[in-house]
Amino acid sequence: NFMNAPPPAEIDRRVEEFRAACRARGLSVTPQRLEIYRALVSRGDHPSPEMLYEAVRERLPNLSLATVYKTVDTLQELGLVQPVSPLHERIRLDPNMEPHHHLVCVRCKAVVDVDAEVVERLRLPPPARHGFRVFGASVQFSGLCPDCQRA
Amino acid sequence: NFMNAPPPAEIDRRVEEFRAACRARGLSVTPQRLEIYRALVSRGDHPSPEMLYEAVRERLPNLSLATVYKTVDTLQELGLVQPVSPLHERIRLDPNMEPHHHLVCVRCKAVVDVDAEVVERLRLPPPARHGFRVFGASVQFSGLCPDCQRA
DNA sequence: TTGGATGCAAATACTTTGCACACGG
DNA sequence: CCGTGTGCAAAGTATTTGCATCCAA
Repeated sequence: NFMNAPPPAEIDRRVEEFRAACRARGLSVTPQRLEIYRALVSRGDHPSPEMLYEAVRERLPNLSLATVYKTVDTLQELGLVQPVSPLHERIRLDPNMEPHHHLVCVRCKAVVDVDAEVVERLRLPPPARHGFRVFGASVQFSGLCPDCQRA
Repeated sequence: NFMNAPPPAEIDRRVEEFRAACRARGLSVTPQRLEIYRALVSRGDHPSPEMLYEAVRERLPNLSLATVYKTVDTLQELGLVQPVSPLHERIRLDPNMEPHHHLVCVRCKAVVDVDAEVVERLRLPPPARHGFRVFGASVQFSGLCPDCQRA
Protein backbone atom coordinates (compact mmCIF):
# COMPACT_ATOMS: atom_id res chain seq x y z
CA ASN A 1 0.00 0.00 0.00
CA PHE A 2 1.68 3.14 -1.27
CA MET A 3 -1.03 5.62 -0.41
CA ASN A 4 -0.29 8.47 1.94
CA ALA A 5 -3.07 8.40 4.48
CA PRO A 6 -2.50 10.78 7.40
CA PRO A 7 -2.33 9.45 10.99
CA PRO A 8 -5.67 9.34 12.87
CA ALA A 9 -4.87 12.38 15.00
CA GLU A 10 -4.21 14.44 11.90
CA ILE A 11 -7.47 13.25 10.35
CA ASP A 12 -9.42 14.29 13.42
CA ARG A 13 -7.70 17.66 13.45
CA ARG A 14 -8.67 18.29 9.86
CA VAL A 15 -12.26 17.23 10.42
CA GLU A 16 -12.39 19.75 13.29
CA GLU A 17 -11.00 22.41 10.99
CA PHE A 18 -13.79 21.57 8.60
CA ARG A 19 -16.46 21.93 11.32
CA ALA A 20 -14.99 25.33 12.14
CA ALA A 21 -14.96 26.38 8.49
CA CYS A 22 -18.64 25.42 8.20
CA ARG A 23 -19.62 27.30 11.32
CA ALA A 24 -17.64 30.34 10.21
CA ARG A 25 -19.60 30.36 6.97
CA GLY A 26 -22.97 29.56 8.48
CA LEU A 27 -23.18 26.15 6.83
CA SER A 28 -24.86 23.21 8.55
CA VAL A 29 -22.57 20.54 9.90
CA THR A 30 -24.35 17.42 8.70
CA PRO A 31 -23.28 13.80 9.10
CA GLN A 32 -23.02 13.53 5.32
CA ARG A 33 -20.59 16.43 5.07
CA LEU A 34 -18.51 15.22 7.97
CA GLU A 35 -18.24 11.67 6.66
CA ILE A 36 -17.51 12.75 3.11
CA TYR A 37 -14.73 15.07 4.23
CA ARG A 38 -13.39 12.49 6.66
CA ALA A 39 -13.32 9.85 3.93
CA LEU A 40 -11.52 12.25 1.63
CA VAL A 41 -8.72 13.06 4.06
CA SER A 42 -8.52 9.50 5.43
CA ARG A 43 -7.86 7.88 2.11
CA GLY A 44 -4.65 9.23 0.71
CA ASP A 45 -5.60 8.12 -2.78
CA HIS A 46 -7.27 11.16 -4.35
CA PRO A 47 -10.65 9.50 -4.86
CA SER A 48 -13.30 10.30 -7.44
CA PRO A 49 -16.81 11.23 -6.23
CA GLU A 50 -17.94 7.69 -6.98
CA MET A 51 -15.14 6.24 -4.84
CA LEU A 52 -16.10 8.57 -1.98
CA TYR A 53 -19.72 7.57 -2.39
CA GLU A 54 -18.90 3.88 -2.05
CA ALA A 55 -16.67 4.50 0.95
CA VAL A 56 -19.12 6.67 2.87
CA ARG A 57 -22.11 4.45 2.11
CA GLU A 58 -20.67 1.86 4.45
CA ARG A 59 -21.46 4.24 7.30
CA LEU A 60 -24.38 6.18 5.78
CA PRO A 61 -26.26 3.71 3.58
CA ASN A 62 -28.84 6.29 2.45
CA LEU A 63 -26.22 8.63 1.04
CA SER A 64 -26.89 9.87 -2.46
CA LEU A 65 -24.22 10.35 -5.11
CA ALA A 66 -25.70 13.79 -5.84
CA THR A 67 -24.94 14.78 -2.26
CA VAL A 68 -21.31 13.79 -2.78
CA TYR A 69 -21.08 16.03 -5.83
CA LYS A 70 -22.78 18.92 -4.01
CA THR A 71 -20.53 18.49 -0.99
CA VAL A 72 -17.44 18.46 -3.17
CA ASP A 73 -18.59 21.79 -4.64
CA THR A 74 -19.04 23.16 -1.15
CA LEU A 75 -15.57 21.97 -0.13
CA GLN A 76 -14.10 23.67 -3.17
CA GLU A 77 -15.79 26.92 -2.20
CA LEU A 78 -14.39 26.56 1.31
CA GLY A 79 -10.94 26.10 -0.19
CA LEU A 80 -10.56 22.65 1.37
CA VAL A 81 -10.33 20.53 -1.78
CA GLN A 82 -9.21 20.92 -5.34
CA PRO A 83 -9.26 18.70 -8.42
CA VAL A 84 -5.93 16.99 -9.08
CA SER A 85 -6.11 18.19 -12.68
CA PRO A 86 -7.87 21.36 -13.82
CA LEU A 87 -8.42 19.70 -17.23
CA HIS A 88 -10.66 16.84 -16.18
CA GLU A 89 -13.86 18.06 -17.85
CA ARG A 90 -13.01 17.12 -21.42
CA ILE A 91 -10.05 15.44 -23.00
CA ARG A 92 -7.50 17.86 -24.49
CA LEU A 93 -5.13 16.58 -27.11
CA ASP A 94 -1.44 17.24 -27.57
CA PRO A 95 0.36 16.25 -30.77
CA ASN A 96 3.73 17.17 -29.27
CA MET A 97 5.27 13.88 -28.16
CA GLU A 98 8.60 15.37 -27.05
CA PRO A 99 9.08 15.91 -23.32
CA HIS A 100 7.70 19.34 -22.51
CA HIS A 101 5.58 21.26 -20.03
CA HIS A 102 2.26 23.10 -19.98
CA LEU A 103 0.95 26.46 -18.97
CA VAL A 104 -2.77 26.34 -18.17
CA CYS A 105 -5.18 29.23 -17.72
CA VAL A 106 -7.23 28.41 -14.64
CA ARG A 107 -10.17 30.40 -15.96
CA CYS A 108 -10.60 29.55 -19.66
CA LYS A 109 -8.47 26.38 -19.61
CA ALA A 110 -6.25 27.53 -22.46
CA VAL A 111 -3.14 25.34 -22.68
CA VAL A 112 0.22 26.46 -24.04
CA ASP A 113 3.31 24.31 -24.51
CA VAL A 114 6.45 25.20 -22.61
CA ASP A 115 9.73 23.85 -23.96
CA ALA A 116 11.52 21.35 -21.79
CA GLU A 117 14.74 23.41 -21.70
CA VAL A 118 13.29 26.29 -19.70
CA VAL A 119 12.89 24.02 -16.67
CA GLU A 120 15.81 22.20 -15.19
CA ARG A 121 15.83 18.46 -15.21
CA LEU A 122 13.35 17.02 -12.75
CA ARG A 123 14.49 14.14 -10.60
CA LEU A 124 12.47 12.35 -7.98
CA PRO A 125 14.73 11.00 -5.24
CA PRO A 126 14.18 7.25 -4.64
CA PRO A 127 12.65 7.66 -1.16
CA ALA A 128 9.92 9.84 -2.69
CA ARG A 129 9.06 7.29 -5.35
CA HIS A 130 6.74 5.18 -3.20
CA GLY A 131 7.83 2.08 -5.11
CA PHE A 132 6.80 3.48 -8.48
CA ARG A 133 8.90 3.00 -11.58
CA VAL A 134 9.10 6.59 -12.81
CA PHE A 135 9.31 7.34 -16.54
CA GLY A 136 8.84 11.04 -16.90
CA ALA A 137 7.84 14.31 -15.41
CA SER A 138 5.97 17.26 -16.73
CA VAL A 139 5.29 20.56 -15.07
CA GLN A 140 1.97 22.24 -15.15
CA PHE A 141 2.24 25.96 -14.57
CA SER A 142 -1.06 27.57 -13.68
CA GLY A 143 -2.01 31.16 -14.24
CA LEU A 144 -4.23 33.53 -16.15
CA CYS A 145 -3.89 34.01 -19.89
CA PRO A 146 -3.74 37.55 -21.30
CA ASP A 147 -7.46 37.58 -22.17
CA CYS A 148 -8.55 36.35 -18.77
CA GLN A 149 -6.35 38.89 -16.96
CA ARG A 150 -8.57 41.61 -18.41
CA ALA A 151 -11.89 39.95 -17.56
CA ASN B 1 -2.78 35.23 -29.64
CA PHE B 2 -0.50 33.24 -27.36
CA MET B 3 -0.94 29.86 -29.00
CA ASN B 4 2.03 28.08 -30.46
CA ALA B 5 1.05 27.03 -33.97
CA PRO B 6 3.92 25.60 -36.03
CA PRO B 7 4.90 27.20 -39.37
CA PRO B 8 3.13 25.82 -42.49
CA ALA B 9 6.18 23.87 -43.67
CA GLU B 10 6.39 22.09 -40.34
CA ILE B 11 2.68 21.27 -40.47
CA ASP B 12 3.06 19.72 -43.93
CA ARG B 13 6.05 17.74 -42.78
CA ARG B 14 4.10 16.30 -39.87
CA VAL B 15 1.11 15.45 -42.04
CA GLU B 16 3.49 13.55 -44.34
CA GLU B 17 4.90 11.73 -41.33
CA PHE B 18 1.35 10.77 -40.47
CA ARG B 19 0.68 9.41 -43.98
CA ALA B 20 3.86 7.34 -43.65
CA ALA B 21 2.84 6.04 -40.23
CA CYS B 22 -0.54 4.96 -41.62
CA ARG B 23 1.02 3.21 -44.59
CA ALA B 24 3.54 1.49 -42.35
CA ARG B 25 0.70 0.13 -40.26
CA GLY B 26 -1.58 -0.73 -43.15
CA LEU B 27 -4.15 1.90 -42.19
CA SER B 28 -6.16 3.72 -44.85
CA VAL B 29 -5.20 7.31 -45.46
CA THR B 30 -8.63 8.95 -45.55
CA PRO B 31 -9.44 12.65 -45.96
CA GLN B 32 -11.02 12.61 -42.51
CA ARG B 33 -7.85 11.32 -40.87
CA LEU B 34 -5.64 13.73 -42.76
CA GLU B 35 -7.77 16.76 -41.95
CA ILE B 36 -8.22 15.83 -38.31
CA TYR B 37 -4.49 15.37 -37.82
CA ARG B 38 -3.73 18.52 -39.78
CA ALA B 39 -6.17 20.52 -37.67
CA LEU B 40 -4.62 19.12 -34.51
CA VAL B 41 -1.05 20.11 -35.39
CA SER B 42 -2.10 23.42 -37.01
CA ARG B 43 -3.84 24.77 -33.95
CA GLY B 44 -1.35 25.06 -31.14
CA ASP B 45 -4.14 25.14 -28.57
CA HIS B 46 -4.55 21.52 -27.47
CA PRO B 47 -8.14 21.17 -28.68
CA SER B 48 -10.85 18.86 -27.41
CA PRO B 49 -12.50 16.43 -29.86
CA GLU B 50 -15.46 18.81 -30.14
CA MET B 51 -13.13 21.70 -31.06
CA LEU B 52 -11.45 19.54 -33.72
CA TYR B 53 -14.85 18.53 -35.03
CA GLU B 54 -15.94 22.14 -35.48
CA ALA B 55 -12.66 23.06 -37.14
CA VAL B 56 -12.58 20.17 -39.60
CA ARG B 57 -16.27 20.46 -40.49
CA GLU B 58 -15.48 23.67 -42.34
CA ARG B 59 -13.68 21.55 -44.90
CA LEU B 60 -15.53 18.22 -44.51
CA PRO B 61 -19.12 19.13 -43.66
CA ASN B 62 -20.26 15.50 -43.38
CA LEU B 63 -17.71 14.67 -40.71
CA SER B 64 -19.11 12.89 -37.68
CA LEU B 65 -18.01 13.53 -34.12
CA ALA B 66 -17.70 9.77 -33.62
CA THR B 67 -15.09 9.71 -36.36
CA VAL B 68 -13.09 12.34 -34.50
CA TYR B 69 -13.11 10.21 -31.37
CA LYS B 70 -12.16 7.09 -33.33
CA THR B 71 -9.38 8.93 -35.13
CA VAL B 72 -8.02 10.28 -31.88
CA ASP B 73 -7.83 6.69 -30.60
CA THR B 74 -5.97 5.67 -33.73
CA LEU B 75 -3.54 8.56 -33.33
CA GLN B 76 -2.89 7.52 -29.76
CA GLU B 77 -2.11 3.99 -30.91
CA LEU B 78 0.28 5.39 -33.51
CA GLY B 79 1.99 7.38 -30.76
CA LEU B 80 1.22 10.68 -32.47
CA VAL B 81 -1.03 12.25 -29.84
CA GLN B 82 -1.52 12.08 -26.11
CA PRO B 83 -4.01 13.61 -23.68
CA VAL B 84 -2.66 16.68 -21.89
CA SER B 85 -3.73 15.12 -18.60
CA PRO B 86 -3.91 11.38 -17.95
CA LEU B 87 -6.62 12.09 -15.36
CA HIS B 88 -9.31 13.54 -17.60
CA GLU B 89 -11.79 10.68 -17.32
CA ARG B 90 -13.19 11.46 -13.92
CA ILE B 91 -12.55 14.19 -11.42
CA ARG B 92 -10.06 13.21 -8.72
CA LEU B 93 -10.05 15.15 -5.48
CA ASP B 94 -7.14 16.37 -3.43
CA PRO B 95 -7.67 17.69 0.11
CA ASN B 96 -4.03 18.81 0.32
CA MET B 97 -4.08 22.53 -0.39
CA GLU B 98 -0.35 23.08 0.23
CA PRO B 99 1.88 23.34 -2.84
CA HIS B 100 2.94 19.83 -3.75
CA HIS B 101 3.39 17.44 -6.65
CA HIS B 102 1.87 14.20 -7.89
CA LEU B 103 3.02 10.79 -8.94
CA VAL B 104 0.51 9.11 -11.28
CA CYS B 105 0.36 5.49 -12.35
CA VAL B 106 -0.26 5.54 -16.09
CA ARG B 107 -2.01 2.19 -15.94
CA CYS B 108 -4.39 2.23 -12.94
CA LYS B 109 -4.35 6.03 -12.44
CA ALA B 110 -3.35 5.81 -8.81
CA VAL B 111 -2.22 9.22 -7.55
CA VAL B 112 0.27 9.78 -4.74
CA ASP B 113 1.30 13.12 -3.26
CA VAL B 114 4.92 14.18 -3.50
CA ASP B 115 6.11 16.81 -1.03
CA ALA B 116 7.11 20.14 -2.50
CA GLU B 117 10.60 20.01 -0.95
CA VAL B 118 11.81 17.08 -2.99
CA VAL B 119 11.70 19.20 -6.14
CA GLU B 120 13.59 22.41 -6.42
CA ARG B 121 11.68 25.62 -6.86
CA LEU B 122 10.18 25.90 -10.32
CA ARG B 123 10.52 29.20 -12.10
CA LEU B 124 9.22 30.02 -15.54
CA PRO B 125 11.44 32.66 -17.19
CA PRO B 126 9.38 35.64 -18.41
CA PRO B 127 9.93 34.96 -22.14
CA ALA B 128 8.36 31.52 -21.69
CA ARG B 129 5.27 32.94 -20.00
CA HIS B 130 3.39 33.83 -23.19
CA GLY B 131 1.81 36.79 -21.43
CA PHE B 132 0.31 34.66 -18.67
CA ARG B 133 0.29 35.75 -15.06
CA VAL B 134 1.74 32.63 -13.41
CA PHE B 135 0.65 31.63 -9.89
CA GLY B 136 2.00 28.21 -9.32
CA ALA B 137 3.55 25.08 -10.68
CA SER B 138 3.07 21.47 -9.92
CA VAL B 139 4.97 18.51 -11.29
CA GLN B 140 3.28 15.38 -12.42
CA PHE B 141 5.61 12.41 -12.38
CA SER B 142 4.36 9.49 -14.40
CA GLY B 143 5.20 5.87 -13.85
CA LEU B 144 3.93 2.48 -12.83
CA CYS B 145 2.80 1.78 -9.29
CA PRO B 146 4.08 -1.36 -7.51
CA ASP B 147 0.93 -3.35 -8.33
CA CYS B 148 0.96 -2.43 -12.01
CA GLN B 149 4.66 -3.27 -12.36
CA ARG B 150 3.77 -6.88 -11.67
CA ALA B 151 0.80 -7.03 -14.06
C1' DT C 1 -13.25 -6.37 -55.07
C1' DT C 2 -13.05 -6.13 -50.20
C1' DG C 3 -11.80 -5.16 -45.50
C1' DG C 4 -11.31 -1.30 -42.96
C1' DA C 5 -13.39 3.47 -42.23
C1' DT C 6 -17.27 6.46 -41.87
C1' DG C 7 -21.82 8.35 -40.34
C1' DC C 8 -25.72 7.89 -37.80
C1' DA C 9 -28.18 6.71 -33.83
C1' DA C 10 -28.44 4.43 -29.67
C1' DA C 11 -26.04 3.36 -25.52
C1' DT C 12 -23.08 4.39 -21.69
C1' DA C 13 -20.55 7.21 -18.29
C1' DC C 14 -20.11 11.17 -15.63
C1' DT C 15 -22.06 15.22 -13.59
C1' DT C 16 -25.73 18.68 -12.71
C1' DT C 17 -30.31 20.21 -11.63
C1' DG C 18 -35.23 20.50 -9.74
C1' DC C 19 -38.02 19.62 -6.26
C1' DA C 20 -40.37 17.65 -2.07
C1' DC C 21 -39.18 16.24 2.35
C1' DA C 22 -36.00 16.05 6.39
C1' DC C 23 -33.31 17.98 9.91
C1' DG C 24 -29.67 21.17 12.06
C1' DG C 25 -29.43 25.47 14.41
C1' DC D 1 -39.93 26.68 13.47
C1' DC D 2 -37.22 28.11 9.33
C1' DG D 3 -34.22 27.66 5.86
C1' DT D 4 -30.45 24.88 4.36
C1' DG D 5 -29.29 20.18 3.05
C1' DT D 6 -30.60 15.67 1.40
C1' DG D 7 -32.36 12.00 -1.66
C1' DC D 8 -34.49 10.81 -5.71
C1' DA D 9 -35.29 11.15 -10.43
C1' DA D 10 -34.74 13.47 -14.57
C1' DA D 11 -31.83 16.19 -17.50
C1' DG D 12 -27.41 17.48 -19.46
C1' DT D 13 -22.85 16.76 -21.33
C1' DA D 14 -18.92 13.79 -22.76
C1' DT D 15 -17.64 9.63 -24.87
C1' DT D 16 -18.29 4.87 -26.79
C1' DT D 17 -20.45 1.36 -29.47
C1' DG D 18 -23.22 -1.21 -33.17
C1' DC D 19 -24.21 -1.51 -37.58
C1' DA D 20 -25.22 -0.53 -42.52
C1' DT D 21 -22.96 1.74 -46.05
C1' DC D 22 -18.92 3.67 -48.37
C1' DC D 23 -14.43 3.99 -50.24
C1' DA D 24 -9.07 3.50 -50.27
C1' DA D 25 -6.07 0.16 -51.77
